[in-house]
Parts: sequence; C-alpha cells; structure tokens
Amino acid sequence: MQTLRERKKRRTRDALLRAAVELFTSRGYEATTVDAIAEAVDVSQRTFFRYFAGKEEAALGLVELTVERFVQAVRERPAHEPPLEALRQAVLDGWSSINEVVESVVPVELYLRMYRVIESTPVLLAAYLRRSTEVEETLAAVIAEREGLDVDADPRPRLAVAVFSGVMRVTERQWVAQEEGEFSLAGIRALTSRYLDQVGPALLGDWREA
Amino acid sequence: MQTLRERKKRRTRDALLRAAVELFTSRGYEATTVDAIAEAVDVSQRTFFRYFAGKEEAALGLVELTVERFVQAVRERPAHEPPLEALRQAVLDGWSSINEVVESVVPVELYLRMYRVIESTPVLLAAYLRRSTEVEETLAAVIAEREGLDVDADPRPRLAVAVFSGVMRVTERQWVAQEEGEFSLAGIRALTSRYLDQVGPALLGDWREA
DNA sequence: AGGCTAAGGACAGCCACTGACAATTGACAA
DNA sequence: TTGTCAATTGTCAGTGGCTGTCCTTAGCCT
Repeated sequence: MQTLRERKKRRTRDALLRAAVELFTSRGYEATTVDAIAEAVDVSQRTFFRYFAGKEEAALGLVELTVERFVQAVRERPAHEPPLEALRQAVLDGWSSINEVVESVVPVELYLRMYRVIESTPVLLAAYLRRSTEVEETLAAVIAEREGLDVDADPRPRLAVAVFSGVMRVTERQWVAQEEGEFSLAGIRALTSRYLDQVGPALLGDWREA
Repeated sequence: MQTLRERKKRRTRDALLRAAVELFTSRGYEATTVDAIAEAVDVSQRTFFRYFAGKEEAALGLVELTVERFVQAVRERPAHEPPLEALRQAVLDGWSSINEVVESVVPVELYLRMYRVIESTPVLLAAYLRRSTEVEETLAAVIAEREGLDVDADPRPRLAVAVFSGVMRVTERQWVAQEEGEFSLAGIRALTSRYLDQVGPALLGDWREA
C-alpha cells in the first residue's frame, strides 16, 4: 500500500477530474470556470493547475485513460495478426472494457456524455485531434516493430495507422451524432465494424458497381 | 472598383495578417502578443479582434487561402475521375499554384515557414487539425454529389475522404520534418505522390511479400 | 521530537478576449 | 458642398486561463 501522501494526491486528482467532468457535462465546457472546479473540490485554483496543465487536460482526462489502455491492447495482440486486424480487434476490445477503466472515477454514462461535449466544443475537439495524432505516432512505432520494419524507412506503418485512425474519427463523429438509443457502447462497436468493412469498397475506383 | 472603405479594410486586414505571420515566423507564436501585432500595424488591439476571431485565426489565415482554393479545385475536376483520383490531382495542382494565392499577402517563403510554426506549436496544430476535419466534411459532400450519392446514407464518401486526409497529414508531417533542401514545393509534391501510391500496399495483409 | 521535503494557499501579474460607449471617418443624398 | 447616417476604430473596464513567487502546512523519516 502506498503512503498517505500518495493516497491523498490520488484522491485530490480524482476529485478534481470528477468535479470537472460533472460540471462540463452539466453546464458546458466554456461556461465552467477553473475556479468553479477548484471550489467544488475545495482547493485553490493554483492546486488545480498543479494537477492539470490546463482546463483542456482535465476535459480529456477520461479519454486519456482509455487511450493508454488501447495502445497497450495493440501491443498485446498476437504477432501473426496483420496490422489492420490487430488495430481493429484492439479497438473493439477497448470499447468492451471501458467500464473497468472509467468506473473508478466516474460512472460510464458521464464518460459517454463527455464524448459529446468534446465533439461539440471546438477547442476541445482540436485538443482531442492533436492528442490523436500523438497516439498515431506511437501506434506506428508499435506496428512497425511488430512487422520488423523501420518506421522512418518504410512509410507503410504510418500510412496504415493514419488510414485506420481516419476511419475511427469518422466512426466517432457519426456515433456522437446519433440519437440516445444508438449512442451506446454497443452502438459504437457496431459502427466501428461496419465502417472498417467499408474501407475496401470506398477505395475502389468505381462505386457504382459495388 | 470597390469603395474607399472596402479598400481600406482589405489593406488593414492584409497588413495585420502580414505582420502576424512575420512575427510568428521570427519570434514564434507564443512569444508574439496580439498587442505586438496590432502595434506593428499601428491599430488598437480591439481592431485586431475585429478582423480575426483570435490569434489562431491570424496564424491559420494563409492556410485558409489555400484550403478554399483546394476545395474549389476538387469541384472542378472532370466528372469521370474516380474520387481518389480527383482528390489527388486537386492537391497536386494546389501545391503547384500556391504562389498565385499567397504572394499577394506574403512571399511564399514565409508561407512555408509558417507551416513549420503550425506543426511545432501545439495549440496551432490542434486548431489546424480541427479545421481539417471541417474541410473533410465539405469534401465528403462534394464527392458524394459527384457520385450521385447521399452522404448520410452511404459511408463511402466520408471514408474515402478520411483515408485521403489521413495520408495527407502523414505527408505534411514528414515534409516539415525534412531538411531545408527537401522542404520545398517540389518536395511536398513528390512526397504526396509517393505516399498516395503506398496506401494500397499499406492496406494489404502481409507486408513482407509486397 | 524535530528537521526535511512535498503539497497547498495567497497574492500579484500577464495575456487573450469581450462588451460598451464614444469618437472618427467615409458614403450618399439634398 | 454640406449635413446626416452608418461603418470603423479607439478607449476603457472587466473576465478568465495560466504562471511565478513566497510562505505555510503537513506528511515522512530518523
């Protein structure tokens, strides 16, 4: 077991993250001041900034949890799987196990609602997309290693990951735009599979005969 | 000919954009205050914000010029070209004709340097990526219309554009990372073609026999 | 128990951005 | 030409995100 100090720090951070997510999802991101978040946890504004580099980081904190998990899942995929297959399975598994990752901080429902806040808040969406490109870079390295290639010599790892990520973006975008019914974990998994299956057809020359 | 007022406005905007780009590329984005830009043009800070929604918008002003041109180029591609071919040609043509679009505001050299500033400044990169997704949405609509499809019924237009954009991102990223020699208009055109040609191979299952 | 160090609070200040109001200046008709 | 109207700009005050500094508090460890 950790020391008291460490436990306290973890609790403060979780409390800040939870308060931030609750305020963002209820009042909106822009309408929530950092002061309000700090006040909700009863710490000074300065303390908030000691735990999060900025308001954005608190808003993307939940996503970050799942991102790390996803990258790890890709690493652990069986070596015989082709790159795109490994990515596909890792994503699908990731969506299935979100519960375990997120639940300790906030209920999954809030996680989903936070996704919509991100997508509908320009500055958050921007930050999210930038973070995604960082993840792409990491994934490209992982894929390259799996295939025994040099990322900087062979463009295929980066290209494959970029294509995959592009499809994931389209998927998420369509997902959050859906009605309450389809906006669920089952919904995103179904969409993911459907869209990945459509990549091949989408790249063929003539769409009219597909 | 336009009225004196309109000409004055245009001149003020161009001057602000020019001053912004010059300061961003020489001192860096974060190190440049809006006050400094306004002062360089001898207008009040308030006036700057009347022309640009924020510092970001001024930084992306040059890119915006070329984006509009690119979308237009896609629209004007011959109808018989398959989607990806139309996009490819439009991009390549776009890089060729940048001179004409940009030169009226700043020398092309500054345009290229600004690209590097964007790529190396987190908040700018984020804003750029978000803008790119907006462009993707527009392109998807254009492509869908070319093919006589409904964007919301058929996922292929969005997927094709997303894949294409993903490849463009990787291309740009590699491009700005290059040495001064390859960091040129000829360089980006060559990279673009090369990477687009590698998409097919990158999506195949087994890379070892390609 | 007491010294050491990590964590938090208080305070001051910078900068991006906005609303409101007043002053200026071009447009346009009498 | 001149007077009126409207668009453009400047000034000022204020908000909110974020940072540096300094001091206090509180867990840690001998």
